Amino acid sequence: METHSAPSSDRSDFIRDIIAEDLAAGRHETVVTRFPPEPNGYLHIGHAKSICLNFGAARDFGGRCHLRFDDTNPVKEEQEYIDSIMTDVRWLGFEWGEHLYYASDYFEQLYEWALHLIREGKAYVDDLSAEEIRAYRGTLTEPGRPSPWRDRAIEENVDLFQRMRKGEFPDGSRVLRAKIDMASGNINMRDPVMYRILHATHHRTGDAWCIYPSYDFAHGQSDAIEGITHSICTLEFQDHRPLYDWFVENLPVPSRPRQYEFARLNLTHTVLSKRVLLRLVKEGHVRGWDDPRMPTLSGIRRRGYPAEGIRDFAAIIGVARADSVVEIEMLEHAVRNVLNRTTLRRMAVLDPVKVVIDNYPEDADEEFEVPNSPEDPDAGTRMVPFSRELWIERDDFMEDPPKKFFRLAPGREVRLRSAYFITCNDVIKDTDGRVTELRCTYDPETRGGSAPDGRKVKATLHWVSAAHAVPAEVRLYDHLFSSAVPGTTGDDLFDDLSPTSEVIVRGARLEPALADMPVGATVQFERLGYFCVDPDSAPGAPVFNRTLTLKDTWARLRARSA
RNA sequence: UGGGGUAUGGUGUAACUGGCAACACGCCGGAUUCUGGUUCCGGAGAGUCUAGGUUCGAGCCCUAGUACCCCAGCCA
Repeated sequence: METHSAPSSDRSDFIRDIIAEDLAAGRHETVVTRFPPEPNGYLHIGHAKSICLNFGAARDFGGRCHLRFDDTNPVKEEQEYIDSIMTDVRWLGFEWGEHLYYASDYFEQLYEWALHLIREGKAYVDDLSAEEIRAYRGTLTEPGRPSPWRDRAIEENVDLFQRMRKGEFPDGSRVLRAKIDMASGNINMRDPVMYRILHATHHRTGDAWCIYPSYDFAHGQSDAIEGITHSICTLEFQDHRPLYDWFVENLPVPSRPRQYEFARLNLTHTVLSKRVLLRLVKEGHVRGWDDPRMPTLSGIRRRGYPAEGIRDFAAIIGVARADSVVEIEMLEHAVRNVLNRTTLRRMAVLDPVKVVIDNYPEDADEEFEVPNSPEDPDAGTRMVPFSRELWIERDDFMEDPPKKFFRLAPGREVRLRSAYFITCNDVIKDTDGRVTELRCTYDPETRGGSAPDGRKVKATLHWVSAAHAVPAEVRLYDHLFSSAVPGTTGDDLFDDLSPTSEVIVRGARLEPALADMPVGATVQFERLGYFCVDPDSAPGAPVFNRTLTLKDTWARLRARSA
């Protein structure tokens, strides 16, 4: 059974409440939503919230969700973005089937409707420049003034608009405006621009057009054409709703969609502004749009976050109309929750220190059968080689351990996972006092990891046989920004970039089973965290990304007492 | 008196539309554990922005405030 989005369905939200009520009241036979990205950038975790809402709500009520590219601005949009957006939406687990649309498919219809409005005396061609239009628009507290071209004769408007389409006028020389109310308190209603002249090649329509509709003139009508019942968008479009309604009510559109707004996602230690993300990439603070620290879906994917975890996250944060900032721990919890369940366990030593088992035969060698997952017995086992010289984690030894330190120390016995109990007898250091080697003895009776006499140890360590170890590069990732809400500390936002958001470890040692995993595969390095294979891996030279650490009580204790 | 929104533990959401403020994250403690993980118990933490009012009873209703967010692209 597929646990598609477990935490959701039992919980509703105000959008689903509205849909349920509309369906119950018979206002619609079936719900139709849409996810309408502009193909001018990469999708990020904020979009994921919207995708889960639109596709999720439609699915919950047996309706459908369209994928529609809002491609009304040829100077910003590219096919590359269309491809990446489709990849990301599918990766998230949603499918639009045959319902793939482009606002640009409606250009001809939109043009006809513009003419309709002109003939009704509800739209006019304005010769004012962009600056003049701005000046005439007034301010937040002062009403605007009518353009001198506002009362042009209908026939003249028709003629001019047709000639705009034919390309008789240069960019910026004229626009088509809706004739609504220059004194409205809502600035969107002060004769908004419907069409602008743009002699630009569109990624889909090529040079067929040199006038392009604005968002406001395209969106609602596109919804109406597709029979969208619930047009869900973010809060900043609230002020546009009266305009959305005005167009739909003044045009002979085939259906009557309604717009509803919800609060966009904000995440601690993260920035979701397109401008800032672009700067991160352009200025080289990250490896690119798919850098594992980026909140883009491609970055998150490369980081190893599973789509199911993102869907669960969207379900637990809910949907509301109040601005909010979600703690990134919520996301991390959702991701760990999935990874704990789905991931295979392996052993890897990131910061190795040598252990020599003095009483283990010099040239001997053996293998242990180690379970792949404590969460899932069906995951089976794999064989892990063992020998006289091993690597363990430097953090797992302390020469002078404090009270609560349970791991290896002089004279102390611990378990090597699934192998033997070992006791540390001697510590060898270099001239700087740095530990280079631990001389230990093992108890042959404890083969497999438990003592026949029933004695216990307080710690189990992960290890890798030195002779069989696979060297690897491991990239440790952490929050990109140090402060919870970047940019509120006053200084430049980029001063807040965490210097340890990426720490590269070159001398990691892996158990052999980790040698040839496919790119993208995720495993748990026992006691350390979840890691996935980065595309930078080469045969014999794997590169792993740390997706997330495991929760670490010891680290917390240490930090508390520090 | 420009317009439009929003206020519930530290954080994100609930509260059958007037009936003991709940869930999750996080935090603290304990049990279990061959991962200081997982799991399992238990706990602290808000009286719902403020002040009035209606009511047997208000987070939900009324009045007056306060704070914060969005809007002056030929971007979406």
